[in-house]
Amino acid sequence: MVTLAEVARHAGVSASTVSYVLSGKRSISAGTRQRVERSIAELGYHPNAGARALASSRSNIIALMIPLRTDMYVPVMMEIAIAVTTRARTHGYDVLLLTGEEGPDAVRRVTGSGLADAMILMDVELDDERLPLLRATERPSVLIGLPADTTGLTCVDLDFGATGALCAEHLAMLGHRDIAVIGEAPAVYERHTGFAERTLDGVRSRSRELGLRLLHRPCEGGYDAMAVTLARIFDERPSTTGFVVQNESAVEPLLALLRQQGRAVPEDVSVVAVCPDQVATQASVRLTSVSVPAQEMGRSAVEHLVARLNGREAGEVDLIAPRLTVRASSGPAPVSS
Amino acid sequence: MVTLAEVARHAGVSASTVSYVLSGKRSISAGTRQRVERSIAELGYHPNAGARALASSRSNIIALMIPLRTDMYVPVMMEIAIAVTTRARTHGYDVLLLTGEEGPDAVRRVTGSGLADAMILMDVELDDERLPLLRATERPSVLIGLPADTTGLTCVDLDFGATGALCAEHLAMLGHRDIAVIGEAPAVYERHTGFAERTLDGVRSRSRELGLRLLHRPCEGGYDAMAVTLARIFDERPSTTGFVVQNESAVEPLLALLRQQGRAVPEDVSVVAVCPDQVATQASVRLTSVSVPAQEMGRSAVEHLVARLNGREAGEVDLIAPRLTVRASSGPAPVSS
DNA sequence: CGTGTGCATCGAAGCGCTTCGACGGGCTCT
DNA sequence: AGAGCCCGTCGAAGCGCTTCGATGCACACG
Repeated sequence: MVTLAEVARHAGVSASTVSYVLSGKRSISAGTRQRVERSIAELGYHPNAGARALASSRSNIIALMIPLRTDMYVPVMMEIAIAVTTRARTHGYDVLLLTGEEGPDAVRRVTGSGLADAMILMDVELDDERLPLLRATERPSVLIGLPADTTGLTCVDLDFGATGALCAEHLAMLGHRDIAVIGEAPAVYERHTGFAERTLDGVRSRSRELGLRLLHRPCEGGYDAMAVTLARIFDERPSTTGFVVQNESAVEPLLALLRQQGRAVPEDVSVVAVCPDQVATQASVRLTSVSVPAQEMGRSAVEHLVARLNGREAGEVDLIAPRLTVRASSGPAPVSS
Repeated sequence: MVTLAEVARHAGVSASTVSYVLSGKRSISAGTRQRVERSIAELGYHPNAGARALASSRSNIIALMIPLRTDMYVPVMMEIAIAVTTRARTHGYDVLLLTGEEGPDAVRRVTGSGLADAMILMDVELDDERLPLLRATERPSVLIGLPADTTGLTCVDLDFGATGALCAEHLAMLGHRDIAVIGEAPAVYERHTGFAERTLDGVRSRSRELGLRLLHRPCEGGYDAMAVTLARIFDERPSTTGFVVQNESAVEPLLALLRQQGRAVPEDVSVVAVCPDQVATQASVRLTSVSVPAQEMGRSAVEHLVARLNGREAGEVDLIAPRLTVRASSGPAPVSS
């Protein structure tokens, strides 16, 4: 491995000069800079990450904690992870991937060892046990998601409350009076991952204002679970004509079942999904949807973090306004017979 | 931050003794060990990652390079990434996430800077430009995927050739004579990501042996692309009754279209998919499938890597045997009229 | 009883970098 | 012309750890 010292010797300058060329923290004459840069290129020098981290107490690494489960929201997670990684690179940071498995210990380990300068946490629960640690540490962090108490924390998330409201409005505007929310799996509610509840609250309160009647059913993904759920909904309220679906893996089963029961989408029943655009456009019916802006969330999280690392800005909550795209799965409510 | 020296002072021993307690590289008396361990716990000591990396020239980090695209095989990628991360942790390694974006430069940067001790590459093309770099460096690496020339490389992958053969056999056994492969998007073939071609070759050669007639059509995901592809298939060979689908995002559209055309699955048409079990069981028809063993691949890659890092084992190719699970989407070929 | 052996521990030398203070030489200003 | 300044560069200290000899000690052996 080529070292700084070798580059310095090759360029005929001292080690510190090379370091300053690299960091730009002191002015260097144009001539010297060029000589050093040429030496770096010729020798194929790469600064040693460990030495740099030790000397500067900055690792230039951001830790990203993703949920361990692969049962939910996979495309969203993946998109966020990729967006975080590419955006972090533009600021000179690399991304360390952590799974939720280690839980709070991972936070301790990473902050304690200086492995990462900062962290981004996904899949935040309302009363997440990692939060006290984050508040206690010096290291900046950003949550993707919204816990119950956000004091002292920076959070980025889709405004799921407004999302729910938007879905309700859209269906109301089309003349639907009886709607149903097909939610995430019961486990998601039990874990109190806030987004599902916030969506529901949004739908609920707007529905009340608009005079819609609302049913809510959590639902595991898959065909069988969806069949049961759907049967219960139509059983309880046969007049239901509008659906809001938050669970990605329930979308296709829902469409298939409706088709099978002879209910046409969007002529008889309208469906609004909360999912990434990609999912909405690849479904068997192009879905009217509120997109989950995964990339934007990832990028925004990195920007907040980098700002904090550079000494700017305090904790705040950054809720992204939802946008609804009308596609082929929603239309005017059928004229009641 | 607590340092080794502080722990040493607290425990009344020298720094090197603490280090040896931590690493176990020299024998330490039981009493001393306990005293040191108590001090570590009391002070909440975490070894500094940078210092450790510098002194030992080992970062205990494995780099994982994932494809930048989120257009293909997302659940598989995600599952692999998670499996790699959790498995790596059991060996004391963390995982650094890299996207393909930087290309070969990422390999140079990471190996050159000592940021990672080893790397795992996904989405390997037949003639990948990163391969020469991997062969040239001292650092161990494992490919998930199979390039054209594997000399000097360690590779882990599903045996896609055997997978294709297995699909053909299954359909043949059920009495189908005319089958079609609905492949990945044309772009995947153009990039020469080997797996798609290997699957096709497998289906093709086994079909020939078994006397099946075969059509192959690449297909973008989504409903529209699938509609066009399917129309062309039935146009060219109306007697087609068996499908092998490799493109996840084509599965639901295919099922929806078949339904819409009044072709029942599995009574009229059989479908065999190559996808993770989770996708197969959550589809609107439970799919007969060859599972892509994402977790196993991830775990296996880590094991190979750790073995190499510990000085064992040279390069080799580890192809995982495919397993076909019969579910509800395949059945006896219809009696020809 | 002297010597050899092995165990438990210590001290010190780095690992490759950043950063601070110092220094010399050209300016500008008066 | 001398004082003061800034610019560009250097040397050295030190970041927190690992690791290699060296050391001291207890024990067994002949």
